[in-house]
Parts: sequence; C-alpha cells; structure tokens
Amino acid sequence: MAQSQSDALLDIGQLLKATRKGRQLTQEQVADIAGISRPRYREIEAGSSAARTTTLINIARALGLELMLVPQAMVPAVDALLRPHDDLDDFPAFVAHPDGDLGV
Amino acid sequence: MAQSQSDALLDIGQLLKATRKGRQLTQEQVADIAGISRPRYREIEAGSSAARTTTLINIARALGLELMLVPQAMVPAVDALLRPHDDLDDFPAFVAHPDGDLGV
DNA sequence: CGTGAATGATATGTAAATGGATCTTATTTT
DNA sequence: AAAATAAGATCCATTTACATATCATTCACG
Repeated sequence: MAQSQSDALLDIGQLLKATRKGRQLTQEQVADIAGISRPRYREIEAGSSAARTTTLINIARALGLELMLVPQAMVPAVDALLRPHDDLDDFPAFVAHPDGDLGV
Repeated sequence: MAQSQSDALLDIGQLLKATRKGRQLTQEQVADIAGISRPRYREIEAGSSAARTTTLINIARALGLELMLVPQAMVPAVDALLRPHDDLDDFPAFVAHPDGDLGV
C-alpha cells in the first residue's frame, strides 16, 4: 500500500540532507541553529530516529523550510507548484508520500 | 520574531481537531487508525505534547492529510492554493507559520 | 431527567528521543 | 602528505513520548 514510517523517515532525512548541502551548511551548523546536538541531527538526517514534532519544525526552519499538513487530495497540486521552483537555490519538496496512489 | 514550539503544537492540534470534526470522527477512531492510544491522541490534539514525526504522519494520514516540508518562500503560494479549497469537505491547511514575516 | 458516548484529565511503567563525550572514518585544504 | 574539518558511529544519563488503566465531566438523545 504505502510507505512505512521508516521509509518516511529516510525520505525526510534525504530532503534535509539535500537542503542542507544546497545551503552549504554543516550538520553542526544546522544542529546548532535547530537547538539540538550534532549526533542527534545526524541520526535524524540518516533517518534512524524519529524526531519530535517540535524538533522537526526547528530543523526545517533552520534549513528555510516549513512543515505543512496538506489535504491528500491537494498534494499533487502542491507538488506541481513546488517542482518548477527554479530559484537561486532549489530544493526538492518533501511529501510523506502515502504512495501517490490516491484516486486523484 | 515567531511562533514558539508550544504555539506550533497548539496550531497543529487545532488543525487536527478541526479536520477530525470535519470528518466526523471520534478521538478514539483517529487514535485507533493512527495506532496510538486515545489519551495520547488527546494530548497531541490539545497541543500539550509533541508527537514523534512518525506518529504525526500516522495521525495526519488517519485524517486524510499529508505532512510536507515546503521552502519558506513557497509557503504563501501553497497557502493561496490551499485556501480556495471548496470541495465536499474543506479543512484548513496547517503551516508552522514562522510568522509570515519573511521578506517575500 | 437519566443513560451512554465522547472527551478531559491523571498516574504508573516502558520505550525511545536527546544531550554530551568520545572515537573513528572520510573529505577537504594547505 | 599532513593537517584540519566534517561526518559516521557508539556510550551513558536524562527527558519525554506513549500504553494502559482509571475516574470525572460534558454532551447528545430517548
């Protein structure tokens, strides 16, 4: 059916890593701004640990991202809006991807 | 500057509650689908405790929502896309709102 | 009114996130 | 190549998420 929690964590980690590199920041810098330790940020980026909601929000903001909860039916539209995001720096937008197999 | 973590949790809780009521589900039903206990879901909905990332994803999905990480610069656009969402049932879309005071 | 369902709220115990220290292994940089 | 910096990885102590049980309160409805 869909992505397991582990997969979601891995995906989030990948996005964080890609965004961080796009911003040319070190793990320590991001961890610092987000107010967590580097070992912890490392685990979150590696997807081997499920951060608290508040921690994830802090990390996201440290990277210039915002956490949003979007109606599943709107995900494709939002995705489409985000993809052609060719700015100075472009990061992929993360979706928790149930799979994409909604009957939209 | 911006929203504290506590405020973010309260906002998330409000969205969850509004969405749940829109879907006419009980706390127990959502908790059940999300795989957590009712007291636990109650606390998260009340914003008095920060769920793990995986838990939040599960709850969101139980309510037909998806967790997304969006570049802050794109938040207004996504918000605009989400607001006129007058479907069969319409839920507000959550944003972790740093405040809206980005120089966009 | 009163009966039951939904919700608010708390307590105890377990599991997992987090911080801090430390060590190793890349990856740069000079 | 050596030095420095970043990243991978593991340990222990503390905090907190979460389950389960329980009771109070509110709310819908006959």
